[in-house]
Amino acid sequence: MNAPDPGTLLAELDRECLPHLSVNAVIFGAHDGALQVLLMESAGTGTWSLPGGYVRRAESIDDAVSRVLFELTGLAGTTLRQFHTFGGPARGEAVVASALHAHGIDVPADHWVLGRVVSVGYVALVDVSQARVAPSVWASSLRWWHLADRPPLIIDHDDMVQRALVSVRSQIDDLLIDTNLLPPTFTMPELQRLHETILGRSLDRRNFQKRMLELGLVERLPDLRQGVRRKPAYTYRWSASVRPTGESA
Amino acid sequence: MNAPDPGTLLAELDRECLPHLSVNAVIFGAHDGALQVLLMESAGTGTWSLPGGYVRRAESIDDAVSRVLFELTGLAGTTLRQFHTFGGPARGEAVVASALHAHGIDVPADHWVLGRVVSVGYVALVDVSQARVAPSVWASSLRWWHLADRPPLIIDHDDMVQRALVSVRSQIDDLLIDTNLLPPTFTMPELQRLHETILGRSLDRRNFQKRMLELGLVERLPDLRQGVRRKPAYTYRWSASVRPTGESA
DNA sequence: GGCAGGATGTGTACTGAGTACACTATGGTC
DNA sequence: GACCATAGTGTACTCAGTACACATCCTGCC
Repeated sequence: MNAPDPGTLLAELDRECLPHLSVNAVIFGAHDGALQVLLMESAGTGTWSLPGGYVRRAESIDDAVSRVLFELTGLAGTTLRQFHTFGGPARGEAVVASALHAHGIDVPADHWVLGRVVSVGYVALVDVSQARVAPSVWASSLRWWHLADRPPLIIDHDDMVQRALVSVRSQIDDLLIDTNLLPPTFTMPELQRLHETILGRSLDRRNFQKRMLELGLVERLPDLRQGVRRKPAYTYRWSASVRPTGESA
Repeated sequence: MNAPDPGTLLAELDRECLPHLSVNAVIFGAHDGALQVLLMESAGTGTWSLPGGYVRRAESIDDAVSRVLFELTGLAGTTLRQFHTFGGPARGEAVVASALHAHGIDVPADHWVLGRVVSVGYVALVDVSQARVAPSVWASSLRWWHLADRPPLIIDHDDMVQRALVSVRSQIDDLLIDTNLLPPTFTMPELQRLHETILGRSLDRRNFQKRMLELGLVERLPDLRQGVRRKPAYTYRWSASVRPTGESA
């Protein structure tokens, strides 16, 4: 699906993918203390939506969302978690039509991509700087938005963002370990700031550190983070017991 | 879908429903202190599975699972909660073939019902005595099984049961209010036994009562439950603040 | 070289939820 | 009326979470 051939794209879609089913990814990033979400703009319509795509016939939905995310953003090895499936009766996928038209793709009015689509929602936390944010076949642009400033989204994607946010906040301890939001070693204040950004509230330093250590999530390293114009901080890494076996991808 | 007409059933399915998508319901009941699960047997194969069905084109997935449950069991007004979507690449739906054959329905080998199907899982708690347990077009028999004694299930349905169980146990306070597992008024020991059955462990009476009252879930009524060969117990009902507005369906 | 500023490191006390636990009260049965 | 089974009730402990203040270290400026 790299070459946007107007004629065959739709045929390939029908042949390769499950109809009426899509996956969407709510990708959160943290930058400068603000929570961001990755959105794409449908060419032609100027409307914004979550990255998403269709599921190939021999591919699990978990694999599908990873592949789609990679195709759209270059992000790989991201831990995506399913949080909800959206299956309202008329989700208004018709906005897809103008986007496809803008690419010279004519879709019969009764084609399923314009009709009812059930979507499985996934959520992930990623490093803003590592996402190759580039337009693709399906999107004229792709960029990070501050969560609070995001434009209105198509269909029920605003609902997806809300639910995804609740989901990541409730699983933050688990989720951060698998992400590349932090370098292999990090300081406690860095970790705390990340938590604060995701949770949207400030935390007490002493309680935070105590909790991280009591939960056995991180272990202190002998090195200090030098070269900053303040007191150097200890560095930490995820402890072996929680670290994913293969480091990261 | 009430009349099992072999010729048209499959055609109707294709016309009316979304292909490659199904819903499954994990229905738990409590009886005699044991947790039960409602399973159906595919005619001809002797294999057991969760009740499930397909989603109509203009119907939300939430509505679909309610409808399917009603068609198979006569249960209505049940609160079904989505807990996970199962989308493995090869879920082995081929077992469906023999069941259909047993009904004289010939399915082309490449039809989607025999191939890859993504399934949205829902869970509910219901009163065992209120389910009309009767065979239907798709099932030669339908019955309650003690959770621990259940037969092996097709495809990934065992996984569904496991996840559903985790889900109901974590939401038990919420879920019980909407069910008809208890009469409009009930005693504290009755409520406790129900919790114990679902959680699969015993609870301390004093702590249990304190918690229910502190959470404001129930309110005590002036009446006592008489006519039993022991000390009469106070009766309770769900407090107005948690009770669903329309009583029950 | 000394001092001010800013961020880091640390421990104790309080609160609330959950848990462990024993005795009294009541009604029915024999 | 004695026995039995079950229901009603309160206190003490533990753990997690939260509130909170002061000493330390480095940098940069004077």
